[in-house]
Amino acid sequence: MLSGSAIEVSSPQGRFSAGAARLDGRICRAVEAYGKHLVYRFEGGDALHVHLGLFGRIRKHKVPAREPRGAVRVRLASPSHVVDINGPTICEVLDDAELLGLIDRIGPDVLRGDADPSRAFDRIKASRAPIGRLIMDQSVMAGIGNIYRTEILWRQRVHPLTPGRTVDIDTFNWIWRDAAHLLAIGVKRNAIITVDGAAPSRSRYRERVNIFGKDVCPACSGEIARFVIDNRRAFACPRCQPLQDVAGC
DNA sequence: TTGATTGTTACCGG
DNA sequence: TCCGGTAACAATCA
Repeated sequence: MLSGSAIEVSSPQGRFSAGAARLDGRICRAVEAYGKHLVYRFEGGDALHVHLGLFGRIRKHKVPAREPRGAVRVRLASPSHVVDINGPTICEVLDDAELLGLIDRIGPDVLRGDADPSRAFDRIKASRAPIGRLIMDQSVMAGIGNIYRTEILWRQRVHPLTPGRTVDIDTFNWIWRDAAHLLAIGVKRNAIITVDGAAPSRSRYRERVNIFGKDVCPACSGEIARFVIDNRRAFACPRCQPLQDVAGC
């Protein structure tokens, strides 16, 4: 719905506004996602690159639009609606060369049909870093966040601390396929749902998950182990996801 | 009012 | 080079 929108700058003091002014009044021709990065392509070149981070929000309003609330960095305006982008981690204008650089450093996106999973597997196979770190590294493969990391590895019975180099191709393929499956559900339902057959919760903040934030494994009733990877909470069931002895690898 | 948090990046040191 | 740790930033809710 944003395609064909003109853009206007709405918060002149905002720290991103100087760059966004370059797009003022121009027509947005396409919106694309590369992993968690949003790219709004504009007529005549240039793109608005947005990453919402932990807290960013995109809100749509009918015209006449209200005054921007909070840290609105950019407002996209069409004749019938406006879209405010609040609190993004990244909000910048890229020229065509910079956009190519961005796309190049983002790993294959599990939701994109043109993604090449072998690029991700090559990185994983070459690394001693834990698989829980690697699948959330957006330069290795793009799209997985902290909750999906925990949930996908639990579903595939892979311990998050398993070194990447010890993950075989079959296991990787199952991880990739499950990620694509779960993220597609997330897009469709607009909620993180990793329990097969679960419905979106009425409450926005209660995800339908198996072990993330939980104490007991739904499969074996064992206690869920809690630890930290990359300063982010991580969870695993020691019984369902045994950490293989990899000494000598 | 405070703290935690679905994320990324830059920087530093081993 | 690779890896692990820290800090800064931001909005929202319990």
